[in-house]
Amino acid sequence: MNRFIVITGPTATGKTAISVALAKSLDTQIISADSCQIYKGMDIGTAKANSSEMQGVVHHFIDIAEPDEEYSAALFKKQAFEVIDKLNAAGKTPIVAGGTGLYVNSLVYELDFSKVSKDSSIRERLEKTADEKGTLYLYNILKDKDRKYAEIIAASDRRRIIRRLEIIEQGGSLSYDFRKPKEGYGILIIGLKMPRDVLYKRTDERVDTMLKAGLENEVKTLYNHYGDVASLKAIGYKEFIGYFKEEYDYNEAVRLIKRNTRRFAKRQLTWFNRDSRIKWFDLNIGSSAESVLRQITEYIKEKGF
RNA sequence: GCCUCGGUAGCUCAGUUGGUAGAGCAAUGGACUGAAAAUCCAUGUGUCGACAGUUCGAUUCUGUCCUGAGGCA
Repeated sequence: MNRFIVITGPTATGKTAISVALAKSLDTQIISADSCQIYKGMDIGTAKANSSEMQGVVHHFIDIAEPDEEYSAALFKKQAFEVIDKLNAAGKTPIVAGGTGLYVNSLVYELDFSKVSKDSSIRERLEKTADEKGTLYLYNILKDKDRKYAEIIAASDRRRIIRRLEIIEQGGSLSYDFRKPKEGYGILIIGLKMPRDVLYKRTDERVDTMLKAGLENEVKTLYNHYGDVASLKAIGYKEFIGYFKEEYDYNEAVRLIKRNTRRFAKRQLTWFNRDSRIKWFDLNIGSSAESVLRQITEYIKEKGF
């Protein structure tokens, strides 16, 4: 039986606690779908569960890469299905828990990520061209070569323009259908939600907790060791790095972290709202985590998982 | 009690020589295929403190009141 359960939703809704409790009651393991928690040393800023919070439940895809290592959604997809298949073979239904939309979608939709992987030399060359001649110049080239995709994205979306040209130059295949549900697996997707004002209050409080726990030091240590690497563009990290570079003061760094966390949560909601398969559970002020957990457990049973 | 300066978007403020208003920040909606906590697109949300007067028309002028800050007593 090929199947898995997904627990997702915006940041700070309590995915960690609920997924751990669920994993215990189902006697299974957790597959983290979080693009930042894969990095070693990025603990406080990513709200990574510590060993006592994990309660002995095995977590995959946490601390699997160094901050200067390259990782990708495509890699995640491949490795995650290996773990899912292994657990399924052992009669267990894994729980995928995390809020990185693309990582989650790589498991619940048929995303093929193209056959063509990253090519640094092509990408660097295109970056240079973009710097010199502008993003629009590259966009016009893309329009020539792949009009359909060019119309999907914005003329200023530098990153997507470059990636698409990188694929085209390598003769890669192109797909436009992003919304084909994953086949061959029974999938139950559970979303955790709360009213916007409550959510924002929680994200603010969580940032304060992170600061008290020593976020600044964590970022400093990582930045001193790795410098300007992609992983440190994560929220909570890039803002402190700006402060270290004296682009603004400490209070501004904190303000930016809180603001960017809110915006991130909003983007996550936009992303997940699109998937009508998601069964949403509301964590209001009135409803305790325990009662929501009970509802989720019931729902899972009802669906035969 | 008197004097001065304020009260306009969630916040800080600009402005309308009388024709119902706009910046920054915050916020909101959306996109998303090998960097995704990334990257990008779109959007002004308002009893202009209240009431009355003048006026074809008042957020703008006048009066009264409410309210905030400062000053004089």
